[in-house]
Amino acid sequence: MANIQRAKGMQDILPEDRNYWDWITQTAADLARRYGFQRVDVPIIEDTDLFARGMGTASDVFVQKEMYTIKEPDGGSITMRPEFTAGLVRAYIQNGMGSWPQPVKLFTFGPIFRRERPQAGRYRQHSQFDVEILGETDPAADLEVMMIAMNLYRSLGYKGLTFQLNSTGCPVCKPAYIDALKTYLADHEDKLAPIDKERMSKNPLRVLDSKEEGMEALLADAPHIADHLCVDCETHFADLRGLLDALNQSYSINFRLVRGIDYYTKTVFEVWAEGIGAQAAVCGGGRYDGLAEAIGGPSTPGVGFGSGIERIVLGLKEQGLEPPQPDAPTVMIAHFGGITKTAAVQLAFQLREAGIGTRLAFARTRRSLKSQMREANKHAIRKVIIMGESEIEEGMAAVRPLDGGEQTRVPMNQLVQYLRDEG
RNA sequence: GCGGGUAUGGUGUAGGGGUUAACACGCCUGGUUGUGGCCCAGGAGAUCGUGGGUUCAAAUCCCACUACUCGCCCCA
Repeated sequence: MANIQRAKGMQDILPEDRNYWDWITQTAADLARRYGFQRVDVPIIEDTDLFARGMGTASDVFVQKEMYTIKEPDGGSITMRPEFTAGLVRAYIQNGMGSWPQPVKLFTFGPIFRRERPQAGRYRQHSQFDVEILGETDPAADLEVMMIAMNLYRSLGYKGLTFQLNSTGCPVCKPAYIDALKTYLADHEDKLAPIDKERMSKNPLRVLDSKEEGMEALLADAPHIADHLCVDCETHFADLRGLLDALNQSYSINFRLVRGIDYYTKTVFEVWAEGIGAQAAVCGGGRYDGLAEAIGGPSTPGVGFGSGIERIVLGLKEQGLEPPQPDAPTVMIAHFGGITKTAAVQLAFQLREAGIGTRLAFARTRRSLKSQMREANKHAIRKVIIMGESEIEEGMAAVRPLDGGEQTRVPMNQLVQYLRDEG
């Protein structure tokens, strides 16, 4: 048994961590609903085509190396979702949400799968909170999505939060910008690290977030997308900034923030927090007005973000933030086997029926009261109800408080009321 | 795909060639008949990641592999 273990990049969520998850998902769902978003769920598996389409030249790499794809006997190919957006847009199209009142505002949670080398906060299976607004081009929609993200981390108590904001242009203006960038980089090719030379030819925008030494200075003088936006993109970006200003929400324009995939348009943002290993981002999002068409549907604008739960947990721990503790029984029933056990079992279910969280001592044979008391102590029980022969005869329950105070006897028919009063 | 680090009971560690692998926490039992925490006494639990090699003798030295982990690449 020593060598049976989790598959690579998979995590067990144990009770202690699960408390963080409940806290995060509860907070996120409340927040999203307050903004008028509705919960949906989409399948974990979709046809491979859905994820492959629209990724352009990059799709080969993703499909072959980064996704969990299953070939079916009938020749089909299905893939475990590596992200939420494509599936949600597919659901929008397939279920005719285009004829619902627009826009459609959705959120969801669930696992996603990426076949990559695990790192801190990056696992092969990880879970995301995901929010999308479909069918709306108003920059205010971008704003709502962004503010859900920011306010989620704020509500959880995160410190050191910053918005990183950029516009990535659109098919009208992005190509010309990429050309300008390429030209600039080619002029300074001697200063580029090998990795960046490769990026320059494969995916020039990626050079912008290079971590190589000296790039800071070199890129400062590089063409910035902000100076190459078309009128539509420029207006959108300016409007969004104006709305953020109107909310007194600070942000940093980060011209190095990019999306390499074609269907991404206009707004791109991340929220960064202190800590969390090599990656500062707790979420990433943006506008993808080209996606619906790329997967074969009617042109539909969209904006959204996804945030990895594991990474949020990591950040919370690093910042010393702790989740509220879930309710656990504060009453336990001890017994001595035989008829006392029967009575104890009956009482336990009676109390639970009455809404009082109750722990029942398990024992196949007579078990020492000491052992049961020790158990109670380990589970933060405040009152142990001792069901012994004499108590049963007299119709009383012995109530032993563990947090100080005298042991008392309470008539069985008043026990529920007594426990409610005493908390 | 590339690089660094680590691998000893459930957890965290010690031990750096010599017969029963140590300690802490956790777990279980008991400290008189039915009373927890503290304390005390017992107990269970490890073929020292795997395989090979050196040696009279390997947890310890050597080689390989694997796993975990951190980072790079990629990042939807």
